[in-house]
Amino acid sequence: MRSGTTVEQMVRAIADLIVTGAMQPGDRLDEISLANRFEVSRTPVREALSQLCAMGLVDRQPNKSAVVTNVTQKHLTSMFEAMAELEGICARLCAERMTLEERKLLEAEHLASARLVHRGAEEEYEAHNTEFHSRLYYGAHSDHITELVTQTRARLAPFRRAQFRIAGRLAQSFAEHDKIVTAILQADGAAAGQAAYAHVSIVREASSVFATVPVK
Amino acid sequence: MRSGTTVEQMVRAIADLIVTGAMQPGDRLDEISLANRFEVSRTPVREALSQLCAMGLVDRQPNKSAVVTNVTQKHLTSMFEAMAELEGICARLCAERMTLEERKLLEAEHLASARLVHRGAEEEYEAHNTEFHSRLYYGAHSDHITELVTQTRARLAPFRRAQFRIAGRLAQSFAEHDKIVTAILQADGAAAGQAAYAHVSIVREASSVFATVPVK
DNA sequence: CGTGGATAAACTGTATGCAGTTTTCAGGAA
DNA sequence: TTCCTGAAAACTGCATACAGTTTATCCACG
Repeated sequence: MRSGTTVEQMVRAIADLIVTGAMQPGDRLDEISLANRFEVSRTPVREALSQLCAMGLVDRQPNKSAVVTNVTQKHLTSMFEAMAELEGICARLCAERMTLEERKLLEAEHLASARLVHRGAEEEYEAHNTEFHSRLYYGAHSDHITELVTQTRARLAPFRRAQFRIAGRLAQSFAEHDKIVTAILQADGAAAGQAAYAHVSIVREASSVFATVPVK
Repeated sequence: MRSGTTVEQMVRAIADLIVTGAMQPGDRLDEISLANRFEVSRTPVREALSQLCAMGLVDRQPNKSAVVTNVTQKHLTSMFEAMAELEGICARLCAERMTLEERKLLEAEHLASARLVHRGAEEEYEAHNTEFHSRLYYGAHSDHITELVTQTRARLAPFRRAQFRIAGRLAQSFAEHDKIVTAILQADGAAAGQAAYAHVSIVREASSVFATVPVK
């Protein structure tokens, strides 16, 4: 009996169905169909739906089927807005609180990605980008804020794919990161916060093409 | 069969056990005992535990009992920190975005609570206080930020009880609200944000006595 | 042709049972 | 005594079964 991971796998699989658009907002997720599809009983399906509900990907009401959450353009905008604010806070706190070692690692991570920009290595840069932002979240030394920003990032993930495909975005992203790093190394919280806020706001614009068309 | 509410009731009941201290951090919540206690089967108990996990009140690991989350002083501080930042953001956005009607309602709500301060009506003031803050959250017109701040507030609820029992806190709270309202009505986002940030920071200090002693 | 209502099908919420894992505890060796 | 070992007890994860609710269908009626 493969325990523990079964539900987790299903959560990922269903989440993928939703974020790739295979399931549209408003679509019903009935437990029996999903159970057949994944060849398990309804019990773990229900568990997975609970988690997806907590993640905000599906809505549930008593005695009704779970449905794919309809993320409106308005809500999407609001999530990017929150993201910009939260990253701004993290960067500011990083400037104030990061240990010397954390600062060095952040700078190293940042400089390492410079090569990737020249080579136009989108995939690899994406990985470094994720790592860079994670360092910002943890460098703030505030567990709950880290939690909020991580959670928001996860919910935005489906809408920020492919952002680096946009011409010149790689170099621009690096330049923006540079501003953030410089400010943090100078312990200039206000500047770091503003730079991070601006950075995310730009990603928002670059991602706005992925806006969900309101369904029904 | 009373459906839908059964699990919800259990979630509230168990949450109460945790926040009142009847269950200590680290205590195991085994499904069978809870099932007997609430006279239901394990299935709804598991559902309730999932939700409590999503709320951050309990921790779960595969094949192990759920345990009451150990909220350390560090994490508690971090939650208040996040709350101050988030309320600051809300107040700033309120100053920028509230409709004329929302501004009037906020002011009316605030003025109505003035009487309660004189009478020292702690209970009633508490209700008005909650309403006041809710108006700030919704007045920001940013669904996701509203969601984050509401969620954080819920998790802090157990630790901010009785804050108004502290002598003079009622009048001080009102004065702080006054600063926030004045700034919002003047559409001064920066001042509103700072006032709200300071307001929450003070509550944090007033509540620090409720710090959880790390348990094992 | 459209509408309302009753009946049937489909589906959700909960209970129970079994398989596998973790925890506990007793007994023996160092 | 303390530490390991192993078997039993306790518990979790999942499957299945049943009761109750919602949704879909169909037929009568306007």
